[in-house]
Amino acid sequence: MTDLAHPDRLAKVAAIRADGRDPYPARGVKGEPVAELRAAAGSAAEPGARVGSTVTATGRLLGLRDFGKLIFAPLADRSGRLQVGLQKNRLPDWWPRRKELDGGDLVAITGELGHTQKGEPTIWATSVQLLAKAVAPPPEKWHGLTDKEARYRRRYVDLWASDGVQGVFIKRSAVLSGIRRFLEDQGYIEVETPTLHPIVGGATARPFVTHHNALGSDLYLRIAPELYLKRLIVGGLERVFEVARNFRNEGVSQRHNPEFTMLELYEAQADYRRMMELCEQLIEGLAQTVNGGTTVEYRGDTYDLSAPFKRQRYPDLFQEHNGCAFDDEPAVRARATELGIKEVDGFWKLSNDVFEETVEDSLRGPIFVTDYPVQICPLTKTSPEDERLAERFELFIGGMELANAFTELNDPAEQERRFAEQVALKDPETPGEVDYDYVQALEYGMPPTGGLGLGIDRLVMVLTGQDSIRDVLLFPAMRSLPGAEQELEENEAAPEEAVQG
RNA sequence: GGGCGCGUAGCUCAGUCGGUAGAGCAACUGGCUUUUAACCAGUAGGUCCCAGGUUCGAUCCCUGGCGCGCUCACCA
Repeated sequence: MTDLAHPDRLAKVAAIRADGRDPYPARGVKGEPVAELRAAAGSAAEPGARVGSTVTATGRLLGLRDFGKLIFAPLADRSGRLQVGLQKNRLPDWWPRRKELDGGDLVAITGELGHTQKGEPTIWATSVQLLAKAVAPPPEKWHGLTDKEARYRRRYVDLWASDGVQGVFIKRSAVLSGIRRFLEDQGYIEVETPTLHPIVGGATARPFVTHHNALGSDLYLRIAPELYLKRLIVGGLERVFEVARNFRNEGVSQRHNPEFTMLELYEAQADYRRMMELCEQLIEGLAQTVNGGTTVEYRGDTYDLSAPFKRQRYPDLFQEHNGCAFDDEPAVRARATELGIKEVDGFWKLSNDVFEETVEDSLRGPIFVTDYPVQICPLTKTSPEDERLAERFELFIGGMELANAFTELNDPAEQERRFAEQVALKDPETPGEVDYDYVQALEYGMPPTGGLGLGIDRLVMVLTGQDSIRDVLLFPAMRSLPGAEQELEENEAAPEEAVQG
């Protein structure tokens, strides 16, 4: 047991066992959601149809208010809360054991649906059944858990002790099912591609490295599913999507977690314009489904997520905010010096750094920034109208990048050349070798294709009004505590004993 | 990784200008059959994050470490 287990509560567990009863029975009890029971109770002035009938509910007792021969307690389940009233004269057999019950315990309550004198809907219990004893005490009833570290580390408490937390994750689930419904209606199929990659690719990011013992080779946790999904387009699946967990070995922040979820989709015979329409329709539809409207509050500002979103070209935005063209090298270099931006990976990266510094924060959105410099788009088709530009767009809301999409580069020779350029940079965030298998896939012919990547965590942040990505992740990345680290080392010391799949 | 801040009872927080600590809630005992942060009386509960240093004495001051938050950098 950990030191959170309370001696008094442990003593109650022992007493229940000594009495021949089970504090952790194997079988649950079927109850009705308390929100439905609350609705069925109506109000004291206008009692619902089921007032006076016998009902059963299960859930967690959040606190006990003991009046001697009457105890009130809120019972919480996933649907909400409903008060239960425990009275001596309705529970003559159970009453002597009432001290066995503590706040936080999981119970099944059967009783008569009714109201109190103050009109609170209440189950007047005729049966109390312990389903699982809580030996760790619940958090303080009024403040709850406010310490963010405790909330993230003990999400299993936060979820029922903090208002609104369950709601965020229920909405997140609605976002995912909404995405699946929307795309399946459009003829897409959901696929799963490898998470362990022999070659890093599909994005610019530092990977996590791991090792496969039997194969005797290092593998990388995927930073993006992109190259595998486009292989499927070569394979003729035509419309595919994956809800992909990606891993990037970079810093954590309010907007970054080392593992995050991205929707990636690819559609044959489509281009980036079609992807823009798909993207805005998807987001508008999700806002309607999840929030019942397209207006959202995020970081103190109001955003209208109804389609169509605003569109502005990258070259125009660059010119507007910097007074020079993005490819006017002397002027851009002068501007970079003025802003204190240093060159790391050549002029085009520098130019884009200037763009990000001067433009991105002002993009409240929702806005599509379109037509990026081709040099910073290694997987994107060059614009037929302007060879300096690539058919790519990014979606911004509240200064935050939510989506990235383009008309996919399908010329194998050009793809090989651009891969080689990336490898030549020898940057820890660019691929270390050319993915020839992917080039070969393109050699078989990939149809004209549009692709879209949408950050699910960030989208959920916008749709639920959460400022930090940690608040839309059930278990955000945290440093391991000293004790946990020790356990990890002990486990690693005996790998042969690891459980086999 | 850098900067700033925080770490005291199960939870939310006071406090000690350096003399080993308090409140409310939770728990326990007693009272109370209509509360909803119930109330009243009492009891118990702490390596004051860790390790060094200064000091007669450190929870407090200093140094280092650990953890978290915010922020900057990198990225989505």
